[in-house]
Amino acid sequence: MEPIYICGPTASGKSSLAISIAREIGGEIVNADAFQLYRGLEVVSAAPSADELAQVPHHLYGVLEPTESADAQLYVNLAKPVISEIQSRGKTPVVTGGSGLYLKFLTHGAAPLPTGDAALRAEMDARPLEDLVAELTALDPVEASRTALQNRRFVSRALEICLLSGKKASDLRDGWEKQTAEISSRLKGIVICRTRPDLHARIARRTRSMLDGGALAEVAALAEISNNCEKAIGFREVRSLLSGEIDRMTCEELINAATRQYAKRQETWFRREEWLVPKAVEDFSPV
RNA sequence: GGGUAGAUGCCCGAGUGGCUAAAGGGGGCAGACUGUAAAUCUGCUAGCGAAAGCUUACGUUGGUUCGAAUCCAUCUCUACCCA
Repeated sequence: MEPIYICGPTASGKSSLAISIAREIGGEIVNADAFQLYRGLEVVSAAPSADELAQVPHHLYGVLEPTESADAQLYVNLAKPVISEIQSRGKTPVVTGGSGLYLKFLTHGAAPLPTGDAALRAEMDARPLEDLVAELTALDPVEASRTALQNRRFVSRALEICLLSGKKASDLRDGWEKQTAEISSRLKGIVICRTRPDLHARIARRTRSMLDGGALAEVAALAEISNNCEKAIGFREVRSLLSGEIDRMTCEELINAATRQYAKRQETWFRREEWLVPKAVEDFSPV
């Protein structure tokens, strides 16, 4: 059974759709959400509820400690065996999530690049951007010319590849994209589409229930553990709420705005995945 | 009732005679993105227009001026202070 991919922006109703599909076809759900991989982040990351988890087998939820760092390749390493295992039992993996890059790695593979190095990154973070740009330009002018040089992340990753591999990032990254069309033609998946007003209303509702439903306690518990989860939408905002910097209403508004912006980026990403079949939400029963 | 400060684009906010369709930020919209991705970055954001440009805009109404968001008067509203 080839996997089915259920994508869509945050709060679009992926989880419940995935559950109903999985029940229908005897499938099992595989997480494709970068933050739902983490244990202890269930509320903030809007992971499936205990009730939902009980309805159909779920995989790769809460499998990482908050202190562990992850990346797209690590995700693939986790997901591949799980998917094969499900298939070996004659079931269909229903891969569900909104992390576009992670999904892309899973479906289309990765270029042969070195894994990021925390120490090197810390070192680069301390240097001015112009510095990094200059070094990248010196080591690999081709890569520099096709990198958004205002984007510190992109510049330091390109430089990191050069430094860790001793080769040119441009050479290593070349050749990867050539077979995507062929791969895409074999993939089966949908992207959930909702109107903006609808999606925004759902986001607002979810933020409220998140804050009412244990987000404060969750963040309070995590605050001392690690910085790795700081990037999760809601984490920083709730922490500010806990410390009294902002009030509940402001917190809610900040989370809503950040979530809306994230959802917009997801829509942009999935729009480019031509193999995903857009499905207007009316095609499915609501949550 | 008296006094003071203020009213700027979707929101906050700068601007005290022409260089102002109006800084900056937020929000919104669009985009980029193969190992930090719920991250990071880019562009646009009064209306019409391909553009030149035209029109409408800085609480109200009127005035001064070649020219006003900027000066004067009036009124309305808001905040604070004194009664």
